Amino acid sequence: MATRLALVDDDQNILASVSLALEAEGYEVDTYFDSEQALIGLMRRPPALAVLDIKMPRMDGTELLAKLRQKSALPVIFLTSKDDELDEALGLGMGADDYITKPFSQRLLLARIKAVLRRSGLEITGGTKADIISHGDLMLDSDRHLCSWKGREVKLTVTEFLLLQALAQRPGHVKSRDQLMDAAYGESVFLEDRTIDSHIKRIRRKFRAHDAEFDRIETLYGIGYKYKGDEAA
Amino acid sequence: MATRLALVDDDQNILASVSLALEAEGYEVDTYFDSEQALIGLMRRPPALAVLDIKMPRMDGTELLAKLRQKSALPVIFLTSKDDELDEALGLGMGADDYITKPFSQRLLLARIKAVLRRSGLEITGGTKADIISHGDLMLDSDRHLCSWKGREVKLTVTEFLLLQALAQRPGHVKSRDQLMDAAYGESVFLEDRTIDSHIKRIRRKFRAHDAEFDRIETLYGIGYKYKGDEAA
DNA sequence: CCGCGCTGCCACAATTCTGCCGCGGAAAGG
DNA sequence: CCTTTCCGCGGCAGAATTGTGGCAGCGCGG
Repeated sequence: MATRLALVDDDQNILASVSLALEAEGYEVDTYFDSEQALIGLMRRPPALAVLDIKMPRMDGTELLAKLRQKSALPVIFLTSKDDELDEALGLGMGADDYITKPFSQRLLLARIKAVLRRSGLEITGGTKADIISHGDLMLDSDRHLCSWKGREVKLTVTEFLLLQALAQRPGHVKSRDQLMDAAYGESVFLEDRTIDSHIKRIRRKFRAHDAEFDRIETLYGIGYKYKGDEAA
Repeated sequence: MATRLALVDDDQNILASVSLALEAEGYEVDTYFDSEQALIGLMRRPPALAVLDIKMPRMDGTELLAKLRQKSALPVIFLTSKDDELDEALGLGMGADDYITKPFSQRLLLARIKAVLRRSGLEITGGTKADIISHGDLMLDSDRHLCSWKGREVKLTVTEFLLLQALAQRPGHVKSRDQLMDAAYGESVFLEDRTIDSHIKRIRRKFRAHDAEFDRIETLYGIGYKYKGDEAA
């Protein structure tokens, strides 16, 4: 499995050329040219490392990093304009793992990426919480995006997977729709509460297709949802 | 129990449209178009969260925040013009909880508001009351909204849960119907006294369904109710 | 350009919750 | 024992909340 990187820059040219170069090196690359989109994407599909441009409209790289750091320890490399020394200190102070000043050679970027990956000890795994949840009949492997019920695979979409993961993380614990929203999309997204219901509907349906008796996702009227584990009190 | 927000901006249009949107979401909204008025209003009628425009005549948002911070830890979200990057760092450095650059989508504002409220709410809940009431056979876990009697789960509705919680908080102590009402609904709600009786009826019924002998909720004629703990009192 | 899977959201039906009433029965108070 | 209050309980209709089928927009790959 190829290591997946993320590239965030508002300049489409850079995005294209760099991602091409990285792909040539055997990496998978997710590209984002909008930092808000990036924030969502990075949460939902955490790569092994992210390369962020510091200067971006709407939300700049430092802010993006700050929001990211609230939930994840994702390794980050900053891209800075060389005339802006301020950025460097700022970036590193905020928890970036390295930075490169524009213009940069792709060779240099590659070297830094490999170095950071090596340092963070991650080769294949991307996510920060590559846990495998396994409660009785349910198994969730967030690393491989695999979900199974009683041994049979249940194909879930990304959103469904994240929601179920959030629920199954703590069997017996109630999660409000807001909390589930956070878990699946990140804090900066606002959706109708009822959208969560829709996803729950789809998750239930998929499980019931394999097991008509499936009833582990319980609704708490006026509160939210919870995943019922096996009789574990 | 509508959450009350405050909105401070010198632009009446923004004030109107945003407050409308927020009210549609079920929030109560206090609006101020003058920061000095706002300061007074925010002190006298503190909302759950305030949204402040940074650029305002007379007293700008940062100054308002500074004065506010002398007396209160009110959560604050700043509105900044996007061409003014300085504001951002400034606002956050001063203790704003988040900020949004104009122009902003109401959806984003909503997301941020909910996120900030959630964060500040968690601190209160997590810090002050780690509520798990456990007296002999009864167990109440408000975090998980879980209630059990002699090990078996008893499903309660939100109202029932709150009432039982209020009663079980101090076994042996009498609670008047008014006190119970406050505990379950907040102080500004008035209902028929007999409504409490109805809920007590339902709670008793649910417990008796599991244990016909259940008699821990005692009626004090003319006074109210009390929860009897184990005779170990 | 077309089809397909994923998503968010809406509308409507189904379910659950809740505040209150009214009918006895029970608990003071004489 | 009688009167007055207060309470338990069964019900109910309206309010709230949730389940579900559908539909339209979007991104992706032919």
